[in-house]
Amino acid sequence: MQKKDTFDLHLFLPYLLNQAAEASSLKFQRAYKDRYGILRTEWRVLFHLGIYGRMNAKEIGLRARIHKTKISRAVQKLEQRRFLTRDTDTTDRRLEWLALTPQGRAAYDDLRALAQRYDSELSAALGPGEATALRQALQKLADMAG
Amino acid sequence: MQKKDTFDLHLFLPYLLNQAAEASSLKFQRAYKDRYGILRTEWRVLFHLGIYGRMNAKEIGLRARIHKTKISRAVQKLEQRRFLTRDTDTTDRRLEWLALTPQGRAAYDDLRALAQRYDSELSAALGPGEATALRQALQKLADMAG
DNA sequence: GCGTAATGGTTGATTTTGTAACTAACAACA
DNA sequence: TGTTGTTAGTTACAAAATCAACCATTACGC
Repeated sequence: MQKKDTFDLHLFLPYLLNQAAEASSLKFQRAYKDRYGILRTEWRVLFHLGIYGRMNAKEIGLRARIHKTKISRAVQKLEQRRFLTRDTDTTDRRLEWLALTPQGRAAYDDLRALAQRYDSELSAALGPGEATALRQALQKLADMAG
Repeated sequence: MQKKDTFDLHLFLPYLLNQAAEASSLKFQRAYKDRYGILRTEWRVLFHLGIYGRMNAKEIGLRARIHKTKISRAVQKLEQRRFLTRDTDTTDRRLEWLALTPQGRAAYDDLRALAQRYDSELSAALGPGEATALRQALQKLADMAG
């Protein structure tokens, strides 16, 4: 090391957020990958359908801030795995309603339970007040327009 | 929407962290992309060299938790853009010392100033105490092994 | 109605990433 | 030495993300 500099990269919020996000996602990522062979976008779609019930691709994209091509491909894969069914809307044939199959719901239930356990672990590691404050701060950041 | 569920995806830390990380990175991402045509790994390497001075790929990878293949490719691109030079160690010819060129340092200085401004914006939006608490919590999470 | 724009969703070409295998150089120890 | 194991970094190939162009359908203006 030759030159020094005062900027601390590890305090730069976008960087720090990314590091924390990656570290905290690792375990869960391994779980959905190993158990069901799915990717990040795929578990997100799965969860949206599990939580909110029947939705279309557009709605999921808006809620989760995922681009429509990613959703389209995730839906294809989840359909191949028989985790969801598609159903064209009768009055507007552009719309496709997505819903979980029993298999899809089973996978969701399993992963949701895991997510809840894992989230509790993380909260416990932080301490109760700190975890709540963290969530609030993160919500604020997430809601900011780019 | 048909079925309801009690799990709140938007409170699940790994998900929330990702959303916050992406939202908060958007502006900065556009800047380094538009101004210098570089990618995430590339600005990270640039910053590590700008902050810590001469380093090798291994050290950068350890500090930033980036896989060596990603570093290798980022270094190639930064070298093509004349942002850094490589220098094989004389006593251990496996090692390559990386250092910024004046061009690379100029780019770093520019982006660092931007990062600082942007970080201040984010901190201000959160409030002073909250920003500090957030950084501490994120550090804790980032330091956890997967 | 009819032409044009907008919408939901898909596809294709290109870029980027991930995984594993690889080279070259050094280390350890018989 | 010489064999074996490590280490720093690269490369090759497959998987995935990105971006633009693209259907089919519906909405809007006239």
